[in-house]
Amino acid sequence: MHAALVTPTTMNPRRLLSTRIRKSLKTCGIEAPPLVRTASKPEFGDYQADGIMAAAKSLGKNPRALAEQVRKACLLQDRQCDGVDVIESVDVAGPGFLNVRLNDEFLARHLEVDAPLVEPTVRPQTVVVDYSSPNLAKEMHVGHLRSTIIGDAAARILESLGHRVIRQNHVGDWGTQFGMLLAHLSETGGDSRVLADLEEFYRDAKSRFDSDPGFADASRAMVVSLQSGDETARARWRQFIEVSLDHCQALYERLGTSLARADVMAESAYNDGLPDVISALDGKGLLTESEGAQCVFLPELGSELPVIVRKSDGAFLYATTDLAAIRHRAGRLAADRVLYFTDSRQSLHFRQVFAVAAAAGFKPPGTTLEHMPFGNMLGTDRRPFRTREGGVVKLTDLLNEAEARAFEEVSSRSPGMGEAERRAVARAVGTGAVKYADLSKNRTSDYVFDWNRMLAFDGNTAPYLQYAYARIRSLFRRGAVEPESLEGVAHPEAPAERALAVALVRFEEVLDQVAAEGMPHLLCGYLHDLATKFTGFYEQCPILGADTGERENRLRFAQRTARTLKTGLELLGIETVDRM
RNA sequence: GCGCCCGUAGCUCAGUUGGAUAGAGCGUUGGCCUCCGAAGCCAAAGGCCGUGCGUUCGAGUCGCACCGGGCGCGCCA
Repeated sequence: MHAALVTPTTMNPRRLLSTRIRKSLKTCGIEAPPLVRTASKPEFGDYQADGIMAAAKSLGKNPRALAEQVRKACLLQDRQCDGVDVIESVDVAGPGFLNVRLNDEFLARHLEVDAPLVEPTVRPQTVVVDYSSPNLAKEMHVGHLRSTIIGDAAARILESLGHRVIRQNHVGDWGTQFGMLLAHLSETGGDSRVLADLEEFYRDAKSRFDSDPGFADASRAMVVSLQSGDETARARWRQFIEVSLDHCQALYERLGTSLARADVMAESAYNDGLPDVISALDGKGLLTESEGAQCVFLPELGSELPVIVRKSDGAFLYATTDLAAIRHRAGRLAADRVLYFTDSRQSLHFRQVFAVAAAAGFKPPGTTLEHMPFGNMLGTDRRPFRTREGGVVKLTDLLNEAEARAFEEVSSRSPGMGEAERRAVARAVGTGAVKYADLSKNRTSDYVFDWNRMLAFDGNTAPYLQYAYARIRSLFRRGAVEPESLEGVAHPEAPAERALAVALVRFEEVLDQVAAEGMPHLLCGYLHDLATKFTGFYEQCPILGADTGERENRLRFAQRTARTLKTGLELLGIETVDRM
């Protein structure tokens, strides 16, 4: 690992120990994963390796004896990294655990106040992240929150690790429902002002479509005009899309997501490539006609389950568009990974599309297509989430409410603060709370939407992290210390300092895991743990009143923590404030 | 009918890929502001990890069956 020698600033302790113990196992003639993880209890040390027992089992050896052997090999190895010992001690425990305690000098070495928190990877990849992707026919509601902010966090984290990220907002701007909307827009005179409330506009169009056969016919005719490139239909369509995209963009900015208009790659953008997808599939001999439709049947998908790529009336479908998108992403965009953040209902769809893409050679074997599904939002009754009226909660309304509550809160807590600042704080705290409530949950499971929980400011929430950060800023203000004036390393002395140090050096390790699995809730859990460790340190170790040397050292811990919290929250798309 | 996901404290959720005595937050009960910010801290109570078999040194995690919930399965996206 030469990179580690050149830049001793950041690191992934788990990976480092994993490499070492794997090597030790090899010395004992064993090829097995060491399964290193953080210690399940602080008494055990900082990290533990659980892989020895499994290895012993498959070899018919005594696990404790083998663990002892590996321990010795581990201690015989060159134990240094960047000129200091990595490991303080390795112990065999229980049926064959290996407990590792990191060396304090090593910890300090990686806790330089002003050093970068993350080191760019030596193997950067091109990663396409497909997220948000709302349907432009409707206004964005709470259901769009998950894809948008989980995908955004994943994109930022991948970037922070040095990967090349290409955001793709695969908005739905094509399909039969647009005929209905455009027909309605024509009849109301084509004045954009009627689009001020997209939700209402959609409802009106829908009810007319359902009740008025003449209007329904006009809608279908509109689809035909649109798809055949009729100029006036196109102009209306563009007008509608424009208004809808502006609405989305305004919300993205309010949410603090990094999506830009340039990241929009709408479904319609793939229209011209669709016939070619069909002929390519045909060329590979993958097409089968079934009940008038063009289908692909693959054994790995269950031979009787078709992937329909062209309807019997000649029109293309969702699957066709996604296949065209894969060609574009794997080809022109040269993606190594393509990540799809969509809800789990589309799992089968993606399994099918990915399988067809692989069979058709639409992507090189090295390119991975990964669906990162998330569960649905349920109401407190465990049924799919709806308002009392049976509708959806608009994202705008949720954020308005969050900011209003946060404004009230900050006004009562900090009455002396000017109104402009209170507004800014309310914005950071309110939207932060909403985003964190969503981000902190494992994305794969369904989750319950609850106003009060989503707008909570106590406990494991964004405001808790923001508060910890603001307290550190306050510390520096009160002590009249410029954070930039600090230099050197934070050296753990007191137990609370050491616990904080071990948490601090894990930052990159957590980011690596989030990047691999697309699970930002791991970062939330980490930041909460870090803030808790900091609070413990803050309670137990007086900072400003300490003697010069100790004071400097503790300020370094505080500063390093502030930077980690701020960076971590930024990666989640959550703002920090200097006071609140 | 077939398939996918899920059932963990009163509530909302973690649980690092099979490891040690299952953890947080909210809520409840009790304590802490002459002390660097109480959006905080400390402590207590709270569990047959849906149920039952099985796999093995070891199961919340893996397999099978059942119960309960969500979702998906040929021309919507």
